[in-house]
Amino acid sequence: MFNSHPVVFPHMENDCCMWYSYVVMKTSTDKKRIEEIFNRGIVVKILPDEKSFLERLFSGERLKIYVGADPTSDSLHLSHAKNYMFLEELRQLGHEVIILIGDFTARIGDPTGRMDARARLSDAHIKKNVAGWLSQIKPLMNFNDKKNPPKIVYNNAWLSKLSLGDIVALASNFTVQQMLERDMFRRRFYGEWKCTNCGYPNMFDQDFLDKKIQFQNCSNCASRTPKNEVFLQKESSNKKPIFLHEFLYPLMQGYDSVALDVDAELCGTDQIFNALAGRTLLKRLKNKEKFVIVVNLMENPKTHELMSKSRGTGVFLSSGPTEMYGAIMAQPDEMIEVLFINCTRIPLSEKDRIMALGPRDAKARIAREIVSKFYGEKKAADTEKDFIKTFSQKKPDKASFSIIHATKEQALTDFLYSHGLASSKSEARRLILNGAVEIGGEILRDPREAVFPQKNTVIRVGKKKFVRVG
RNA sequence: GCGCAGGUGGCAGAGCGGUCAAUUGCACCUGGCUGUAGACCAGGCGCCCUUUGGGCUACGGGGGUUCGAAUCCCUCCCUGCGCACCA
Repeated sequence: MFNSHPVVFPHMENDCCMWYSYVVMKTSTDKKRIEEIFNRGIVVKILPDEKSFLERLFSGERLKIYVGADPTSDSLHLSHAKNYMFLEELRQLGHEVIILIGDFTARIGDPTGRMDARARLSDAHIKKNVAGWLSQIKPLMNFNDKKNPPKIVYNNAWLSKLSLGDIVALASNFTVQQMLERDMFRRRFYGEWKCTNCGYPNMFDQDFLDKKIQFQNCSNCASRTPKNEVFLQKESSNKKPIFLHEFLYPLMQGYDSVALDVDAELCGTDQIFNALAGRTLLKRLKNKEKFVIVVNLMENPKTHELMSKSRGTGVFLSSGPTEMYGAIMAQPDEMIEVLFINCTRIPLSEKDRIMALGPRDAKARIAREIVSKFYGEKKAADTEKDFIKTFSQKKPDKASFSIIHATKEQALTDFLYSHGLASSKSEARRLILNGAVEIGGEILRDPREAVFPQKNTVIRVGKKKFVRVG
């Protein structure tokens, strides 16, 4: 049927290789600087091997390096930011860096880290997200460097042009078995078994599935569970669908590398599989070695949780300074070191000194550093002062609150709802009954109470929301 | 194509004709204690209202039976497993 020879698509040469370096740029081979960048703890490993990558770096050759991300939400958070910060450092060394926006791949959905297929996004939605992203990336990279600006590209430009024939040819470079090697696919394909001791959901060992061994070891508590107990659990109910288009995702992301004709890709540990698919394709289609620079995910070292919107643990780049500072202060203590390494460029030599300040103050130091990256040092210092006044001394400074306008007398629930201080009137009611609403220093507990706060009255809703009547 | 098992709130997972806006766990929100951290304690967690009460919308979609359906029937869609098919 289909032959399995790798195919080079003819249109690729014209459409996708437009990033020539017209100016021969000098790249820095400053050993100290390069070591500082790569030894900070951000980079986990470099594939296929670190040594040959460093050789290329030190050779003074200008490398083309990219990082890709799908615009699946309207706001980036710190774990994205740290990738762009790292990319900026490579750019400053003189390398050609590319920010890839996965506007095409966002429509498909990356199966990484998901037990369920992700919902697809509409074009309009994606467009909106992209716009937000670009403004959030701006403070992190120097787009004004005329000699070596970071480039922004969209993978819709080439992925949307692939024909079914092209896709089939691309797919012929991989086997289903290779795809099934991914954790998430394995979990969904074989299902998971829950440890009878600790309840941790485990993958099945291949040896177990092949019936070579009669027991499973829990990867969490290491207790050994015999076969019959593993299969006592509902056999099929925990198997989840794997949709065909999810297999296509690594191909598409891989093809990005081909289209961009890059020397290296920067990616998180969760993206290694996809990045390696790109390495395979680049090797087969263009006989080119692509390096994969794997960077840390900013996960909680204790719980291994990632920053998450739904858990309210994210620090979003769309936030204003006050909100951003607060979000960092609300991070679990275990995250302090992670934040220090990834999101600040305070020299490593100062780490111990800062950690010795104690969790709260170390976090504050880092929060100020990060906020100043986005809003400048002065704003960050002001934000810190406000924070201390508002939360440590519990004497909020009116001037820093956002302003709402009270125009008429309203029932308290209606007031909160209409000014966006509660997402519904029921929500408003709950907050009031919980004693979370304070107007002018007085906690109001009657949802029906009519209010018409005067100018300059401070209104607090919950611990974090403060507004002032203007 | 056939057979079997399923589709319930952000997730997991009960319920199997009225007492179900739906047990429970996780997540989340609020209050207390704190450092806007964690742990712990208490309360909450669809929407709306004239709120010890009332209304509306919801258990994959549509239709039906019934005074009454998440629960029964029909039909469509979707998922898993098995069988068949494997040119």
